[in-house]
Amino acid sequence: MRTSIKDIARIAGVSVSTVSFALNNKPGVSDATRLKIQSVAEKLNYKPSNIARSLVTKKTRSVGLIIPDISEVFYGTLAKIIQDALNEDGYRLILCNSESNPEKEASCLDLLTESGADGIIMVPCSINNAEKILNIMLPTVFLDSFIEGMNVSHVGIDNEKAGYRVTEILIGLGHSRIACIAGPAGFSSSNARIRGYQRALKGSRISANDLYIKYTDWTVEGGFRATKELICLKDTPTAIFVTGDTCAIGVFEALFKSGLHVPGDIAVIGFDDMKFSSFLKVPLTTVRQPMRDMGTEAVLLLLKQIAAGEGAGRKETILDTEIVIRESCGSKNKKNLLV
Amino acid sequence: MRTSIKDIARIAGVSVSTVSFALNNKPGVSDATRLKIQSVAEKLNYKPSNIARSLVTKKTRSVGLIIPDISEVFYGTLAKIIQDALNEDGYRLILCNSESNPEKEASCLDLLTESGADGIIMVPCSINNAEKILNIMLPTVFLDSFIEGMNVSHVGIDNEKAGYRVTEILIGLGHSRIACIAGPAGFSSSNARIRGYQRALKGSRISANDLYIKYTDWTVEGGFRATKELICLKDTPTAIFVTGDTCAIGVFEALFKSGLHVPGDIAVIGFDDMKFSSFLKVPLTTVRQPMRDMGTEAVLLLLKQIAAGEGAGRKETILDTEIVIRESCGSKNKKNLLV
DNA sequence: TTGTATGCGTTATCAA
DNA sequence: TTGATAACGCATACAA
Repeated sequence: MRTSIKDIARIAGVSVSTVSFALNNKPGVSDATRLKIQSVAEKLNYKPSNIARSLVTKKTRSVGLIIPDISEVFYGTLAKIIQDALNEDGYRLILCNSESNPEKEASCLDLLTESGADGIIMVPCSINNAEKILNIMLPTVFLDSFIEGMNVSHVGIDNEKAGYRVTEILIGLGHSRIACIAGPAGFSSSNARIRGYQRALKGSRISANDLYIKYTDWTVEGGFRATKELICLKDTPTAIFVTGDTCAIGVFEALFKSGLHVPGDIAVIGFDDMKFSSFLKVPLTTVRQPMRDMGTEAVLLLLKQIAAGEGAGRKETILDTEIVIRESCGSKNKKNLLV
Repeated sequence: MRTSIKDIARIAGVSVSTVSFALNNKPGVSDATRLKIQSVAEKLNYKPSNIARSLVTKKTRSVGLIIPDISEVFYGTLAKIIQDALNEDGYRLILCNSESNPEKEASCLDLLTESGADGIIMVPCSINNAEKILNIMLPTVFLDSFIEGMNVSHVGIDNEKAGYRVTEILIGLGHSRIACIAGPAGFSSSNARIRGYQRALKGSRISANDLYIKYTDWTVEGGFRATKELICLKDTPTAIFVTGDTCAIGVFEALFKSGLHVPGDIAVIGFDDMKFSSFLKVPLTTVRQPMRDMGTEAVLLLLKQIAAGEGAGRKETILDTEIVIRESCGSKNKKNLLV
């Protein structure tokens, strides 16, 4: 049996409500009894039950985080930042992996509502669960990706613009056969990057080639497979825009295995700027996302919504990115570009 | 107001206990009423409250995971594996980062007990909280590292042997000035690797040099700093054993910045075999840990303990590792070695 | 300043 | 096969 406030009340010779008041530092308890109660609680090694507390307060001080895959560095880093911000305010983190699968995403949503999460931060992997998200009536913030048209707060970057700028750089370096390896089709962030890529091509009157766009799962293996296919094309691309640095590792692997050199034979630009990106065999040019700001802002927004109850309006935060020029794109211009 | 079994009972015209029985698929309810209750529940979009359920059952079906830092690939990968295994059995994951800080580790422990976790899987970062771990009386499994002498289950690898074999390889390649970049001093896994390293030196009658052992925080930055210091030594080492691949990235950076070549000037062997390890500028020779087995075994052990209550005995599982030979150690022998 | 009583949503015991 | 009712540990409105 764990010790409860009842035990403390009995031993301290007071009522349970007094114990409750004293332990929660509420006014209306004499210093003498408060001290006594505290010492008894200490002695009994009392730990309040959040379960019981939540049942009456309707608040669990926990928030759910739904991401595709915690083992991917990008999401892991985001999770750590969110975790830290949350803990600072005394909130717990319940972790869920959607695996970029709408049905699993739905399960995550169910799990979180049943657990009584006070709010949800999620990277939506599809638009399938829009209705469910509305139905569960929980404060929610979309991170990185979002679902268009929904009245839900959202923090991210201008993916379209970033995709546009990356492609412009490649075009500026003389490339016209530019491929794009994107993430799963359900992510708005990935789709926006593709749109930017297409707009840049159009702007330079380069005819788009559908075969140059590959959808993967943002993993090393995915990048490897997509690149293998690109290499087999009749008009092999001379440049690849990969929308994730982890994925770019696989791109490199496929390229090197085929005896192709980067950037000599094929230029590569990634996305995210992970810790390893500058240490790959060829240092990777990439788009740096302000991950810390993204995470903390998402938490800020969510906690505000939780505090405000129904009354909190939707808010959208779009943060700036920066293109980090390294060797993989073949540019001699080492100056980074703000997007 | 969320809908409760009371609402269902009222609308279906039955008692709450019948609703509870029906919804939990317990025997003793006629098919007719069960169906009726289920349809009402469906219509009201009923989701059970795990909070209330937990208050009476004393089980939350959630387990806490305490790791140093979820943004480190090694722990992120472990977390994902654990999460999957847990979800398969209907358990939730509450994530905690200790940041290799004993005090934060203590906070994590407190947080988890207050949240009512049914059990804990943890990578202990120190021996400071041994007593606390005992006191909270929760089923616990140590993963990767453990605290010696404690009656707590543990799954990991033979770190001492791995450190020994790595050092032996380096010695076999002709090195005698071998440095070791270890993790924080609180991790038993890291310390065992150092012991193995020292034993191998001793076995070959190479005098140990204390200056050759560096403790870091297992990050890129940590590896960078440690290597910088090693390079400045009078007798610069000709080989470095880094006890983590992420850390090895920083080692490479420091080496390259100083104009040193790997493995020509300095041989490097890492630990973990992360996804990026074969894609670094110089493919990294490293010790592969059976991470999937480690994670699933930890979950298996924990759930068994949770099911068994007090009666479950301590169990220790030591899994096999493999040394993956790549270019960074300068060996022409590409055959991997089972440790 | 302190105590009594009630309820949160569920399970479980016992009676009908 | 079903229904009252107590209990879980806590917070809180109200009474003393």
